[in-house]
Amino acid sequence: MYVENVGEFLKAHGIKPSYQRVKIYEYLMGTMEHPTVDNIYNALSGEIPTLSKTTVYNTLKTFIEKEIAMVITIDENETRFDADTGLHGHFKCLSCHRVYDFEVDVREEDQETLEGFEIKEKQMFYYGICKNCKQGS
Amino acid sequence: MYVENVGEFLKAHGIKPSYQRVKIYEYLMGTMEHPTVDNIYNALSGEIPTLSKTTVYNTLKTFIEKEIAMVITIDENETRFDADTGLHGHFKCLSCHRVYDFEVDVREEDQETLEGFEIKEKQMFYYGICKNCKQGS
DNA sequence: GTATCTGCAAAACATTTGCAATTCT
DNA sequence: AGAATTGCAAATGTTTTGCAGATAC
Repeated sequence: MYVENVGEFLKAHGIKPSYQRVKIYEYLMGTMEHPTVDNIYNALSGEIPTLSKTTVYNTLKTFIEKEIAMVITIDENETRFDADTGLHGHFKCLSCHRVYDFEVDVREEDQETLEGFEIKEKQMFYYGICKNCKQGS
Repeated sequence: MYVENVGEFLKAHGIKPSYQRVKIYEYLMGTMEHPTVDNIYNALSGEIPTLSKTTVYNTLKTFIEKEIAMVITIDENETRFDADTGLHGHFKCLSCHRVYDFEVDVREEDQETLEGFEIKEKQMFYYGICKNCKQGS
């Protein structure tokens, strides 16, 4: 999903479009890197010299509450974020540590064990070696 | 998988079966709770009064290197562990916070996007409300 | 007796909180 | 001016590291 006017988009989701919030959302939407708080802070602190990490934390928390971003816990030591909240999987390369998106077949299958459970969200994490790293070696 | 003799099992995987390691593995294997380091420490420090969290951390790290346990990053704030390293999914109840296992159909499907990628591990995390909590409400 | 393992204390990191200053309308 | 937002500094919580003492073979 491509959002042309981030300010309007935030408003439409009940978030006041402050300068910082707009910039953070634009960055999150425009990158494929599933950045950490630190990544976002470093990427934007040149452009917004007064930016603080607290604001990045606050802003991401707001985005998640309003469901325009999601947390990706693919690694124990780093919390990553994604502006794409639709169903898709994530692949983490154990060599270059990049995180790739992949399509997921939405077939409802397998979980007999979950009879009577209400599923609200699904996350799919794969780990391995990516195409680039395999060719390089 | 049920292990009768944990000492032998650890040896077979290249781990010296110290008292602490045996107890920690027995606990991990015997619980369905996918415990955190804190859970394990609290559960065993009665029985092993001198136990330290450092030892729990060290031991789990060893188990993971030797692939007799795995990390479950289903929640950002707590690293959980599981002695079952086979393919299965985890469901986290957003109400009672319990983590349930579920069977996964091993059908190889969907990931055209991952052509040329080598997949070494898969994790599947579902979030929602469990049967118990639905009935209770 | 030498290697390894354990566990304390301190260090390192990530995240949260309290609060004062700033910004927006 | 009033309400919300930002950002600093301190607090919290978790995991790692350094090292000395204990344990095992």
